[in-house]
Amino acid sequence: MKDIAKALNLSKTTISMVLNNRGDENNISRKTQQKILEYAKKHNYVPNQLARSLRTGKSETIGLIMPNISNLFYAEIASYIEEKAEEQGYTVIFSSSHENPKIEQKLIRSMVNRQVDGLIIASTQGNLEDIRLLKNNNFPLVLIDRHYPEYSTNFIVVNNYEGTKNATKHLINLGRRKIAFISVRLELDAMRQRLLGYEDAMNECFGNIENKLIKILDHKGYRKEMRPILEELLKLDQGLDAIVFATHYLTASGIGELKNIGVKVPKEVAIVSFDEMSAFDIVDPPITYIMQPSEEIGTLAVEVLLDVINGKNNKEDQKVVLGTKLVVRKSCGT
Amino acid sequence: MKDIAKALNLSKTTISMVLNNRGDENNISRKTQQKILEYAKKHNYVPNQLARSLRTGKSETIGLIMPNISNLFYAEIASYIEEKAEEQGYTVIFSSSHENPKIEQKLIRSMVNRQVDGLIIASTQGNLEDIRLLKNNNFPLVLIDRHYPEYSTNFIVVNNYEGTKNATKHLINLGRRKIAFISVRLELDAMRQRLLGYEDAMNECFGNIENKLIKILDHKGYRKEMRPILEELLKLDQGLDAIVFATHYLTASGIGELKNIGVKVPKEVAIVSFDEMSAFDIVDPPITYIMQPSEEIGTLAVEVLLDVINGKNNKEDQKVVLGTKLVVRKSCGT
DNA sequence: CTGAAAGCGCTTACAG
DNA sequence: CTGAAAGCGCTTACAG
Repeated sequence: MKDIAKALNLSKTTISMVLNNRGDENNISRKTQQKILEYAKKHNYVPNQLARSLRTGKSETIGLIMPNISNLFYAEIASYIEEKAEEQGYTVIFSSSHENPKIEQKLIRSMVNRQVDGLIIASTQGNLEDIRLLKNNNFPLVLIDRHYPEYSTNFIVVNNYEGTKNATKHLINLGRRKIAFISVRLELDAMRQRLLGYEDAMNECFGNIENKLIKILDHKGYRKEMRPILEELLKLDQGLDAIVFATHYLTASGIGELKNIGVKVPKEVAIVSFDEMSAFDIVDPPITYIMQPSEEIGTLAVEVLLDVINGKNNKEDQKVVLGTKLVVRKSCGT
Repeated sequence: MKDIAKALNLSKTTISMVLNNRGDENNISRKTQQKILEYAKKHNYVPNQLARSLRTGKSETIGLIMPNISNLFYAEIASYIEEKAEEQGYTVIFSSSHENPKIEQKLIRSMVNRQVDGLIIASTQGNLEDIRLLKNNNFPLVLIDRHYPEYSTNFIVVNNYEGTKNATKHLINLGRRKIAFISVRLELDAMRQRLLGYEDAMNECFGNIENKLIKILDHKGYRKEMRPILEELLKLDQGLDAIVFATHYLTASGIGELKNIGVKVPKEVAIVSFDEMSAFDIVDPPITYIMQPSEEIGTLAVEVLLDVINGKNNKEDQKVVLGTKLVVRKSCGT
């Protein structure tokens, strides 16, 4: 910029105005504008966004922290977030916390250092300390997928409770009675809600819950545990006739093992999965699943965040709970 | 920082040195250091990375541009890139080009504005202009997955040719004869290489290639085209007995349609896929596929890029061609 | 052992 | 219509 100013014998002020399309607004003569624009183009002038950000206090960057961007569900959300942000002139920086609160903490701080204008976090839910800090400093923040039920923030989540409740009732309506629920040991509110939805559905229909139908596997060791657990369930007195899996990778592992054991799906055991996997429609039978609206989550997260950044709606926290959709395929029988 | 200086009656210089762990190096008394560190912690001092970057000319940020981050293959690579970069103190900003060279161009420029220290790009291969511009300006750059064969840059790609060649030969060794190749119309060198590998394998074994066994579907319309194409192939005089799919989504679509048509895999038609999908191991039969080393691609890309950024190895372009691995499952028969 | 000063590349109130 | 000057928050050569 200095070079342009020198070369054209104008001040940096003028150059800056013109290059930011404020030429007319500031009554810079058309001729001067023309000259500047031409020169800039010819010399391949590229503005330094860093310097501008330092001056304006806006980086036009948002930070995204997720447990794992290589999980399809999060990858999709990330993709929508990036798309929407880009559309609004924002850039996204991202990192994965790998379900580790310490890493999450480190990432939050590093992104704040980098002066992101706001953060979108699918939290480990083990880092209330930093979330609180951010909020106390009025730092623009939207939680997605997971939120802290005991602490108010902006969030976009899904109605996990309704999701499994509807799915379980769907199975019951199709005549299934011994419905197991297989979940994973993660201290996430979402997981509690999914269990609760299942329990309430069972309770409402049968007046009780059989605890031996509920299995919680280890977050990492679930692959090994899957087969013995299934065999145990299959040995129950009246015979298992359906399973609700609390998340997609459990389903993937589960249907593999059911196949190995030789159980017919859905004839003997019907299956419903929370969450989708890209190939649930090519397995045989195709899997019935509870679909989460990843596009909506991503898009809304950006909208809410930008509203906060731009000073709209920042009195009350925006709490959005989106509905899920049961996508019925053959795996749940008829 | 100014505040700290004022409060402690020290200069910004001293503060800066201490906060960057250069206290000892600069002979700042231990007592002063202690005081500064304590004060900074107590007042929650957060350095402004933007200002530092502006001053040092290093943003410690790398830009990542991919066709589509919600594609599992790219999501995985992105995840490894982020991990490796984070490990080295770098942050990653990313965007998707959606196979559109114009968008790619826009993204490259926007990332350069943001002063990224380097770029990792899985290019649309329709934007040689900007790639050339970057290189002429000695801008640190690594291409991944796709490169411009006619133009030298750093790149990390996979040996697509060997991949399909080996896979095709594997099928031939298992006694298959009428092997079709189904690909997609994308002007990518990778796709040409995959076709070539198939053709050479066929040629070497049978002395000729049957063009009617090669089908190229539309990038967007492949779902619709799949069934008629398959039916056409199945009607061939001597009968189709195997298919090599050039990419994972074609495989997914293909096995769905084969099931609909009622073709038995692998008994009637054996299948091999280039690239993996998370559920290729839970479909029945599990799919044999050509595995790409996504971790290595991601990790190497960051390594090569950082070497260039740090002034090592920047005389010659690093050209890395990684091998693929054929993961044999039941879909290709025995 | 510590500080004053310059400067990274911008933007913006103010002046004329 | 255009410019001089201050300042965003840092780092770094230089001086003492």
